[in-house]
Order: sequence, then structure tokens, then C-alpha cells
Amino acid sequence: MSGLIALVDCNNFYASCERLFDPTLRGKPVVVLSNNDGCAIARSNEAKALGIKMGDPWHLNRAAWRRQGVRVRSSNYTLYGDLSRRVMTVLGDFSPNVEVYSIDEAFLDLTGFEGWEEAHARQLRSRVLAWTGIPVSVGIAKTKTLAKAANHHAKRNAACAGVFMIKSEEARLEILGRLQLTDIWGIGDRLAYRLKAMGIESPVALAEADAETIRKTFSVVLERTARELKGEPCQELELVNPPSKSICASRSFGAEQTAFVPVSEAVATFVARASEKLRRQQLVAGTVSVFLETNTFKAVKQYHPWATVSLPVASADIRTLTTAAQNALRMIFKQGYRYKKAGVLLDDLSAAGCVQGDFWSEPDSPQSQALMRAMDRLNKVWGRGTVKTASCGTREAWRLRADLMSRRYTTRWDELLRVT
DNA sequence: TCTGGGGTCCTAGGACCC
DNA sequence: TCTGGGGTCCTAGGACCC
Repeated sequence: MSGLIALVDCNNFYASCERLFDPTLRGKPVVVLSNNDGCAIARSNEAKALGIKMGDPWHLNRAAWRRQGVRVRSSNYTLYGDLSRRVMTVLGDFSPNVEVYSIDEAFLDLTGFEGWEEAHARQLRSRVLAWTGIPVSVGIAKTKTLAKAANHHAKRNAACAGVFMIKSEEARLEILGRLQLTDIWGIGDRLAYRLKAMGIESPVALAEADAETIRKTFSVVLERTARELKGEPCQELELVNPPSKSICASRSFGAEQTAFVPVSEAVATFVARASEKLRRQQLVAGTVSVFLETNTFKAVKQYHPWATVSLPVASADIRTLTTAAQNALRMIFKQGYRYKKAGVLLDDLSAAGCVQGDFWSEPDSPQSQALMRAMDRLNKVWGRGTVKTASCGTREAWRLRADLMSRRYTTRWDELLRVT
């Protein structure tokens, strides 16, 4: 009864944009790099064929790519944003109801085009190409999730010529049968792993699984995905985009940071950028958060503190926001130094065997004794009363231990790398 | 030396209240 | 030594997306 949904997706969008403005890139492997030229975030088909993956770091592959004749470009978001708007404008001619889902994707409501959806999509595709120069693929189906799957198929099979529509039950099962779990919209590595562990190894199996069980075992989100794979629409088109709930500005430092001043300066820059976005969207902020992140590529658990400051009056004023952010940053640094001192003691604790255990039921055990001593010392470092040894009953002790263990990672303070 | 920068939603668990 | 039930709100963390 209700109409079908089309997902229109620009092919290798950033790479296609670059080609538009530099025709010498046509037919060549093209890689677009992230900010600071860190890693690959877009690849032309030729680059994909060379085995270049999303996220491949530039500095590790520079020589190989040069050898392979890969053309590398720094990203230019102003350009991509502009081309995106042009594409979306053309799409508006093909349906009154368009949900702009991301910079390079849109869902179209095809109600009213019953019977000729596919022809409509082909016309759309050639017009977008003719008017903007951007190649797109179109997937058509009863639900958003299936439209995504259809698009995936259209993109990878030349015979589709860029458009694929799931017209029947047989087609639905056939398409799902060709996909992996992680090809499905909403299923990443972790969910796929957990699904497989419980015997659901393919999209078809997920579609056939009991929806209630999926919700209980996972979440309503995955339940919706499972239902949509069956052909039961659970996600409406969102035609107006609601105002942002958060605005974030962040960058990685090129090298490890340990001092307050450079971090503070970076925070000032990010506040300026974020408040600019805020004003452009005609919004005000009620809270300001600052977070820091140490190098997540290191094997040990990393430090990821954050602090939030509430504003008495919501604001988009850069001075107000800057003050709040600097206060938040100071809070983090203060804690960081405190934890750093405590870190030594925490290592003592773990050396004493206080890593896991039910030794609390034996107050005289060496571990319990060690913990008691450590708590005394923590009080000396953190200030009197921080840890209450006097009233340390079983339950309290457990809580304390959990708290200590959860702060272990804070000993990595000296490897601060990323700031927002 | 060198590994993106944005977002969203959901859930578990703790704090607090009656 | 034992120890309610139910509700709300908040936060941290996990998972996903492009």
C-alpha cells in the first residue's frame, strides 16, 4: 500500500568531487585524505581495486601509493558541501519528500510513482550526472534498511547500471543472501560478532530471527533493523532535520602534549570554531564540555577524561563559552595531576594482588591488609577523608576497589594527545 | 615522528526520593 | 546483622553512522 523508498548515494563522493575539478584524475586511482593528511577517507574505484582501505594511514603507505600511481588529495569540505547541495537540489525535482541523510546520501519517498519507480530512478541518475557531474547509485525497496541493501548491490554490480529495486520476496532473499551481516545498515563488527556467536550468521537469518528475542538480547535498535530486513517499515523519512543536539570541534595533535598552555590554546581555537557553528545554526549552548584523549593506538588502556560546565544562561557568546571551556579544562588538569600521583599507589595495589577478588571476606588476608595500607596512603596524597578507611565495611570496600581500578588508566597522563 | 572529525541513539547503573 | 519497592534523573559507556 505505502510507496517505496529510494536511497540515492553518491559514488565515492569526495573522490568524485575532486575529479570534477581536476579532470586529469579521471580513470586514475584517487585517494582523499583526512584533516592533517592523516589517513584515507575516500577512494575512487581504481584505488579500491588496489586494495587501499578506508582509514589507511598516509604516512605508512606514501611510498607504495606513489609507486602505484595513486593521486592523493587533501580534503576540501567547502567544495564537498557545495556540490552536495547541488545534488540534493536536483533530487528535490524527483520527489516532494526527500530526507537528506548525510553529505552524500538521501532517502526519497517514491509514493505516487508506483509501477515506474525504476524508470524514475534511472532518469534521476542521469540527470544528477548531467547537471552536477556526480555519479550516484540508487537502491529501491520497502524499507530504509532494504533500500540501503539494494543500493549496496547496485553499486557493486555493473549489470544494474547504478539502479536496483527489490521487487519481490525472491529478490529480497536473493539480495540479502549475497550480503554479510556487516554490510547491513546498523550492524558493525561488534554486533556481527555477537550475532554470530548466537548462531545468527547472515542477514537472512537475522530477518528470520524472532524480533522479541533480538530486542531482549540486544536492543530496540537492532530489533528495528531485523524487522526492516523482513520488509516491515520501522523508520519513517525525516523530512525536516531537527536542530543539532551537540556541536563538536576537535583535532589531533601531531605530537604528544604534556603542558597546560598549548592544550589551553587549542581549546580556545576549538571554542571559536564551535561557537561559530552554533551561531550559524542560530542555537545557544546550555553546557560546555571539554574532553582530552591520549593516543588510542597504544596498546594500553588510554586516558579519556572530560569535564562539563553548565552555563547559568544559555549562550552563543564566544567569551562566555571560552571561559566555561577553560574552567572545564582546568578541572581536568587538576584531576589529572592528582591521579598521576595516585597512580603509583594504584600500581602498588595491583602488585599486592588487589586486582580481582573476593578476599574482602577475609579481612586479615595479605591483600586486604595491603589495600588498607594503600588507602591510608591515598588519604595522604589526595587529602584527608578522601577514602574512608574507618568505616570500610565489605560493601564500601568493594566500591572503593572498583573505583580505584576504574581510575587505573589515569596513570597514562603523560601521553596526552588529543584535545577537544 | 606520522593513524579523521564529526554526529546519533540506547542502556546500565548509581544517586536520590518517597 | 539485615536490608522494600518503585520512580526519576543523570552519567558513562557502548554501538552505530558517514
